[in-house]
Amino acid sequence: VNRIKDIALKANVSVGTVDRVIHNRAGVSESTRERVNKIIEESNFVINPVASSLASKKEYRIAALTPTSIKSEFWKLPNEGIKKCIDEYKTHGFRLQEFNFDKFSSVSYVDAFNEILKWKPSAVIIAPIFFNESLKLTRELEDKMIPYVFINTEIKNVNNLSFIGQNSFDGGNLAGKMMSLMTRENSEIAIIHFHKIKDNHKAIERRIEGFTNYFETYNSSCNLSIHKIDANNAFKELAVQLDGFLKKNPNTKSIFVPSSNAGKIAAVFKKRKISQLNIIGFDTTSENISFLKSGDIDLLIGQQPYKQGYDGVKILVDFLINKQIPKKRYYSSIDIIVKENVEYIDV
Amino acid sequence: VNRIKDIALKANVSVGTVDRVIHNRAGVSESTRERVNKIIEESNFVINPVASSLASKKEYRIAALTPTSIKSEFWKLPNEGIKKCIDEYKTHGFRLQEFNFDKFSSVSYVDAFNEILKWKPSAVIIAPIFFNESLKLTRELEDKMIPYVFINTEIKNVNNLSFIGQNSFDGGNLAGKMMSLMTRENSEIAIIHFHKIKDNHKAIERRIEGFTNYFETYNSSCNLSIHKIDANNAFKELAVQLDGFLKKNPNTKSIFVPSSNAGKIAAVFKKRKISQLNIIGFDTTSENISFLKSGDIDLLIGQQPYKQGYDGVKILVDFLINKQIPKKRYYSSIDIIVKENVEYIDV
DNA sequence: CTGAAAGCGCTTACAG
DNA sequence: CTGAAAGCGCTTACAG
Repeated sequence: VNRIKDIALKANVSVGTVDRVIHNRAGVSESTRERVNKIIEESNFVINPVASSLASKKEYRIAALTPTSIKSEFWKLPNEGIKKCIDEYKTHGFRLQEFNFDKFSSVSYVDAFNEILKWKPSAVIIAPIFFNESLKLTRELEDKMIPYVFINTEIKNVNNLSFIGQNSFDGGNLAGKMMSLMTRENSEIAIIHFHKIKDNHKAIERRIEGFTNYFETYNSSCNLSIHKIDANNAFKELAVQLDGFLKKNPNTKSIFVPSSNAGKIAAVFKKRKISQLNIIGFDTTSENISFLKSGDIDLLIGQQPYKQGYDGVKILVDFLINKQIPKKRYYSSIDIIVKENVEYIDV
Repeated sequence: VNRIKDIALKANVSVGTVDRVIHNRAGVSESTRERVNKIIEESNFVINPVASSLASKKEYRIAALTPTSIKSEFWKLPNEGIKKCIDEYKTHGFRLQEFNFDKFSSVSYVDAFNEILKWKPSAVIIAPIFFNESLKLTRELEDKMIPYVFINTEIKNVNNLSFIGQNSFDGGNLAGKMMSLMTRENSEIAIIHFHKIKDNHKAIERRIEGFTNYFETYNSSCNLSIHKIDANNAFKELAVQLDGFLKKNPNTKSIFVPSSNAGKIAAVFKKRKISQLNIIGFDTTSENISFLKSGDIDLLIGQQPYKQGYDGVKILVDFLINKQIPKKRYYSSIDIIVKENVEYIDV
């Protein structure tokens, strides 16, 4: 047996005092604090978190700042992961408030952030899609001593507690490897980049760098070219652009889409009955998955977005309850997803 | 507020009675049982598991029957996953006893199983490597009403609570796809099968079927052949066999190893300075990983063995604590692992 | 600075 | 068949 009571007995103090020492609360003389701490260590005492949560009326208010899944289906899974983890720890006093923004509008991001500050959270989990805005707003969290973690997108040189997401360069590099396996020598490979969509710009640039790097490193005979598509992802607009692209680049054999929009492109090609192109894209949106299954997309790189949300909250839980200091960065896995294993992937 | 107390108040009974109803204990008249149940439903009451575990002195004794990691490194990860999950639920009364056996000895399996029966577990998690022995022994668990789950290896038509593991056929099929991407047309592809190692025989057969199926389905021009190697995996014995194999099959371009022994084979070829062969194998043993990194193995199919152990125990936890009925089968993901993403894989 | 007591939401004998 | 009371290992006012 090793309860607070046992420690108290050994130290000749009351359980209240032991509790104060354990939680570093004020009002204990230095001498007894030391004595109690020594006994705690010697006895290898660890607090019973179950009893602790039950007795404590503490509430942990977690705010989540993520894009709404309505405008961007990708975000459904991280949001679900966040909710699931909070749900598992609700008996420990965890409450979630979601603050969703439109990932195409930095204004909505700033608005949501300000709502969070008003709500006075204990900690926040953020998808910091907008770089400059985030720099300013995270500083306010720091002033108020509110810990925050980033998921999916990393901003460096700020005091986030942790980051969970993919290494974009290595994601692109892996896509490059898979592309080189799928494409013959001396092929034309096009990288199609929607440059009107500004969110997550850095990650996409890094994916392109990684992709290009693979072909350079292995001295490939393939010819890579970047094509900036001046369209959002509406079918009609996109079709016009892609028709133009194909006319100018009739020898294209393979297409790399460094964003989650591969499905949009596949839809156009399918309509045009063009099926001999190899397409590699990112992320398991339902559209991407369905084109992967039909064979119109050949391969997707996955990043387990559900897990990013779940793990982001879990890091906060462990930090708030057990004072566990997380690593500064946890990399998500870089999954290779093809028709043959898509039924089994982790989300 | 929605506590047992509140239900008791509404039903005009004591909390003790509500407790009896919740847990389906005897000693409640049918009429009050019905009344209380109705109020529980109407109030959407769910028990507080934290308070429940604290008050209850119940112990859940979990026995794990898995191969010792000493003789088979693969099993280190499942065993760690099992331990981790138990550790997370120790404050809920979970205790683990490991019963390890030598995966090359069915006798040690039966012995360990008998030890388990003596230990009187609440539930058991089993890697049922030996088919016939398992049939008989699981029946004894059923007689004693002890629930059990299988991990990694499935035995069908018995009353296991659940199974967590990979679909072997689809694992082999995926390996076939990746092989066909890596190998030129009209190549000789060898399937190397250690037929002296009898454990997990069925899974390996199914992987070979899946692999072969891929090439048949796509009408490949490659020529597949199965080579039964009459050796255990000791380097010297294996080298003799492989030398003979290469002499007889000098045009072999690619090798598929449907077991976790790809590294053993790669070691021989490396020694012989043969480096132009494509090798695809299974599982992320440290040997396999190191040859993957050095380029002597080209690709591995992973099955997240740590997660198999962890999830297997988690299923028992949810079943014993929350009476949650699991699915009969949970398929592990089928991961494609290459040099470029090996740093990021889930274990 | 320290202790005694009540309470968190359950479960478990025990009494009737 | 049912209830009252003690207790699980903590935390939280409150009193001194």
